[in-house]
Amino acid sequence: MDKKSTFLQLKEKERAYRRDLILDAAMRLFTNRPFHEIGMRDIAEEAGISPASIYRYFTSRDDILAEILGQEVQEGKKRQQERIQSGSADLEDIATGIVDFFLEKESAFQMLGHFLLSDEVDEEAKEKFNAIRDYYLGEFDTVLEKTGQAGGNARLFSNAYVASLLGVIMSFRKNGEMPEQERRSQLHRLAGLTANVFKNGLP
Amino acid sequence: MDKKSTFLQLKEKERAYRRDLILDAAMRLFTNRPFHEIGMRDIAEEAGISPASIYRYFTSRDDILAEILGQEVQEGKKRQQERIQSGSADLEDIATGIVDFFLEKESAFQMLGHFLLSDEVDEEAKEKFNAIRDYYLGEFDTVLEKTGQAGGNARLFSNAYVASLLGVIMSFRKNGEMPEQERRSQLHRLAGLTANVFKNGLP
DNA sequence: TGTACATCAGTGAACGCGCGTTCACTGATGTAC
DNA sequence: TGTACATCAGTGAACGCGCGTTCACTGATGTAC
Repeated sequence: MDKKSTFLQLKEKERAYRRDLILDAAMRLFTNRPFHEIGMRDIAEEAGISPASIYRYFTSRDDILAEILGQEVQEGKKRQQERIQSGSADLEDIATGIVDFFLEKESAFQMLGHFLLSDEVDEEAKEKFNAIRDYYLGEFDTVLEKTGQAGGNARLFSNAYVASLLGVIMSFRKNGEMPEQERRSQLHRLAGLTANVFKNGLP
Repeated sequence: MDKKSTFLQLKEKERAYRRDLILDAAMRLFTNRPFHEIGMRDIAEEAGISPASIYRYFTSRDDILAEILGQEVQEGKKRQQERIQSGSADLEDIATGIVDFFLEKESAFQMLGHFLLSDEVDEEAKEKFNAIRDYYLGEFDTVLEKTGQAGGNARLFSNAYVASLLGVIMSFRKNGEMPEQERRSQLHRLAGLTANVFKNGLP
């Protein structure tokens, strides 16, 4: 009995490990190339397996995307907490952090857009995404409450704040022929203004 | 000479008219069905011509999308001006107007997302889109200046404001299983809060 | 008034490609008795 | 210790479909002389 379940546990661990290998491979690709360019065949090749094998571990491409986005959000949240603990819990610092994060993680942002805008995401992946979003917004919420920057209705406020930042990033992430450096600082200015407005603007 | 150029002018007019027929057909489809579902064949059928014919008037699908989005933006701006002239030039009223507009024009919003997020838009259409965006932001800018709600740097302020609203709409336009009506009022609350924050938040 | 030629709208059919996903199968490992 | 059977990872190849776009062509209309 005991032995049997240990065996099974080991099996499951191995399985989970292989699953992670696939995710790692996908992650590697997505950090280097734009979202639309990466297909199942690419991921399979990078992971050293056949495309068909991927479907032993994931139900669809969207499933993988949701999983990766989840990991990225985890990573982003971790950085945010570190920054806050090192003293910059100001709305403006948070804004800068989010902007820099998404400038670095181009395809994470594209995935976000994919899940928020596309009609064609399968139900299961959509639910995964919603869970991630609710989780993040919830966390953000408590951060704002702790630092007392949210006035009365914290949830509404933090939702609006995060959404606003996403909008700013979406709108000005790519902006004509502006050089890389300038675009970044323009984004910082815009996000900073937004942060300031949210900081001072509660009635 | 005179006669000749009149003939030519007539030709051009007819050509422009046919072009508009195609756009109208596309518009009809896009107001009823989601963006991704409409292909060139659908547009052709709705316009009563063959797919190949479309390419006598437009260089690509993106080209059509940009054109339609341009018309929609025109329409939106018109409504905005009417509202302002009838007395509601407040940031909050403007926000409500924009939210309602995009709730009604689902695929206009999706096109916006398409142009802002996709890597695969052809250069010509992208430029068209940029022109539309700059035009709209410029107009919005002067509105805010006139009503004096923008504080010092109007352009930055209005850019951030519009982007924030887009972010709010993008993030909460679809939200789980919430019923239509409730989602709308949630969006209104969020947009209203954002507007208020921008109204009061200038340092 | 008639003939040769240019222009251009319009088209059916096919091209071309991408790409997510599934099928039918092999081979290895563990289990039962 | 050996044999029959179950389980499951892994796979090459194909399925299936969508869909933007182009090709080679027809037919109508206008122009030149």
